[in-house]
Amino acid sequence: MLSRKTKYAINALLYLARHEEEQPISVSRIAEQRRIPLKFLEAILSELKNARIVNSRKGKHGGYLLNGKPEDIDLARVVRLFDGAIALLPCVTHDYYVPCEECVDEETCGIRQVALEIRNETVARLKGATLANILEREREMRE
Amino acid sequence: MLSRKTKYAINALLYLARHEEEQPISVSRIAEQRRIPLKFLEAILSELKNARIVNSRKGKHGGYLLNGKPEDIDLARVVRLFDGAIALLPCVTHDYYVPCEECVDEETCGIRQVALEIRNETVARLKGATLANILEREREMRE
DNA sequence: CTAAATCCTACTTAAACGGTAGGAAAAGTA
DNA sequence: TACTTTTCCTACCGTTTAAGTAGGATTTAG
Repeated sequence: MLSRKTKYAINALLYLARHEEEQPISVSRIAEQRRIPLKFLEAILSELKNARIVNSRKGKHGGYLLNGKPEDIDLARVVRLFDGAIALLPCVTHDYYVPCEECVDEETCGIRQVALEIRNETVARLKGATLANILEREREMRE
Repeated sequence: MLSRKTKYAINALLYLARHEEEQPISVSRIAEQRRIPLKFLEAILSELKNARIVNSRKGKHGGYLLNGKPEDIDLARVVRLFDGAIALLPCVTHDYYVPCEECVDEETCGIRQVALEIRNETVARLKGATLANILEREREMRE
């Protein structure tokens, strides 16, 4: 399951994408519109900024902006940022190899292969799910 | 990520499947062989029994037995038992529909569709991963 | 009767989740 | 300069979950 934090982050990013021309948009506006606790959303956007997924502008009329086009920001990045690795097992993660501590004989571990296949498919789909792609789907659904 | 509990459960079940003809097998034997804390494994096997994935025999020479053939026990059941729903969002789970609390307009929620596709693929692969299937893969790998 | 096993209830300890509180710093505006 | 609106930063907090542990009751074979 995705954490609330991740879901809030995705919703905030979608809001920015939906109102691209009105950027920068303040945290309080997003918090109100999407019913996200203000202070929590502040922390979330701060993390998104550190990860260079959004930019910010301080002071009056400040707020947040997408760092890049909606078609270049995908859910795999967001999920990894907040929930960590996508894989079911640490030994099949993307970035860096970490063995399963409880694995007795990794050489011939049958569940590793299944986990790897699932990871590959999941990541591919999450990468395909860019902000632009999601908005497109929503537009199609409205008919 | 799968919890340790789930991984221990899978490993215990695979052990039973690998030594089918020696059943029933005691918790202490599995715990030793697979390096799982004894008391913890006791609790795990008890849950597996409640879920009718294994059977047990009490008293001396007692122990646990698979309830069914290795080709009929798949990882989807085990993962669901210990880690709960497989889906990324509560609103696309298998058994019973639960809305995302933070969802503002579910009707046209673009990430729901992605989550649903991922769930379907993941569940299909986990169902394909039966104990027999995993042992078969391991046998192939050993060459 | 005893040893070996499952079964059952309760407890613990640490980390993660989902926030909240309070204010400092920056920037535009009067 | 002063004020307001914003981001930014540090710290804290309550609840739940993960990963076990402890101790003993019950069952069964020999």
